[in-house]
Amino acid sequence: MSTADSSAKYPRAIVHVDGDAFFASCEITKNPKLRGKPVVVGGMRGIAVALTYEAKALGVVRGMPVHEIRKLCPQAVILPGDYDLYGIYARRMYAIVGRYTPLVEEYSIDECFADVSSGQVTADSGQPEEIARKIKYDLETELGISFSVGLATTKVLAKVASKHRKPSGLVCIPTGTEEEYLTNTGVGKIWGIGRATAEALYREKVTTAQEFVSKPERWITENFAKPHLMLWYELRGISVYDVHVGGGDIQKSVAATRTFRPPTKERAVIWAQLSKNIEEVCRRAREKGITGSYAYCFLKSQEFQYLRFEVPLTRHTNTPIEIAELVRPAYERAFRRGVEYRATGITLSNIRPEEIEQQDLFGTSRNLGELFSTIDKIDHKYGGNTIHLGSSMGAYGAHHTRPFALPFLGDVV
DNA sequence: TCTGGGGTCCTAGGACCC
DNA sequence: TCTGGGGTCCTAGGACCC
Repeated sequence: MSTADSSAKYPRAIVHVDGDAFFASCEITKNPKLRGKPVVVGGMRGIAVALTYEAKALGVVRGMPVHEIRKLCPQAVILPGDYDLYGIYARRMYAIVGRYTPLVEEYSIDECFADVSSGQVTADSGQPEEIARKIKYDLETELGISFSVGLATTKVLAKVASKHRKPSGLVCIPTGTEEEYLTNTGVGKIWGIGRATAEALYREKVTTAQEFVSKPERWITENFAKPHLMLWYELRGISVYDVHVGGGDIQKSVAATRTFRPPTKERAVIWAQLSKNIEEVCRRAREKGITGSYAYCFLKSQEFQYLRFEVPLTRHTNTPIEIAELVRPAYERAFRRGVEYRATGITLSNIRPEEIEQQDLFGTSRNLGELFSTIDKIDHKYGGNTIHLGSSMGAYGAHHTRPFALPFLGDVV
């Protein structure tokens, strides 16, 4: 087929790659004896975050509590997550796709987009459908994990394609053949349409992606917002979303939120939880080598109402003692008595890379920076979270709390 | 769904200004 | 000012994703 043919079929050629049951698949490559078994990767608070098709067949679903899974199928292999391992596989996935085109968007740990339009691909890669097939083959043979691959003229259609035949599907949607795929796609399954918009569409008797794109443009603009119009274009084969190369390298915020048990009205207990989140968010910021100068905090009530407050930080920082000191008064002002809370969280934003040179050479900030880098080393050596702010004490179990004093930190647990 | 955690982006409407 | 109109900026919070 000539290049002219292929650009008629694919004015833009966008591939979407999606790892099947990715975390569980990674676990199986680490331990091949698990192949063919119902494998479940557990996450926070003991719920399933990934599962093999064997586990799905037994009725296990994402989000199911581990104790329920054990009851439902005692033969299930339940593993804790190994996120370092998944990250390694993700990087290999990106690298394999990157052989065919430099335009690879590292969308998430188990997904990526690639622009394989002619003129973008490396010289000997072939036509789009051939490239999509090769990418899938390389991924599966080199990583030992199955992937679902979609090829279409836009990102949203490529997503439709990769979802269409899971697991291990290869679906190509050349221009002009969209209709049958859209007819088989529920409007709520479209990437970018969530529960709220899906319900609004159902009220208008729009239930499939095909019905959505059949509506006139005016109907979309009058009843919905800009992102939905973008989806309408994309689903009609008009590309408006670019493949963002290396877009993930400038992170805009870093967060730590935690639900705790039991829920409580106690001011001090809730502060201890928030304080623990402050420590956690700072630990992660230091790990990434970034600082922030603005903190968004929230308390979540039992009724899922959010009490929010924000705190400008006097400078860019990633040290918990500094942030806790500024957040504390704001917390005291925002706190409402008599409300039962179940979670707290903090998001650090206005992100900037950590300065190698501390700005304040004579004040405490330099010492704090050094102190926390030392703490990070201790945590690394002893398996993390060995040293805490005294204010977080209540948020950790009572068993390992023997406070001692450190300069600048006050009581440390 | 008796409801986790980490992110990003968009927008309605208030604040503010002339 | 018991008042009009119009524009821009900002932010709280909604919606969505994995």
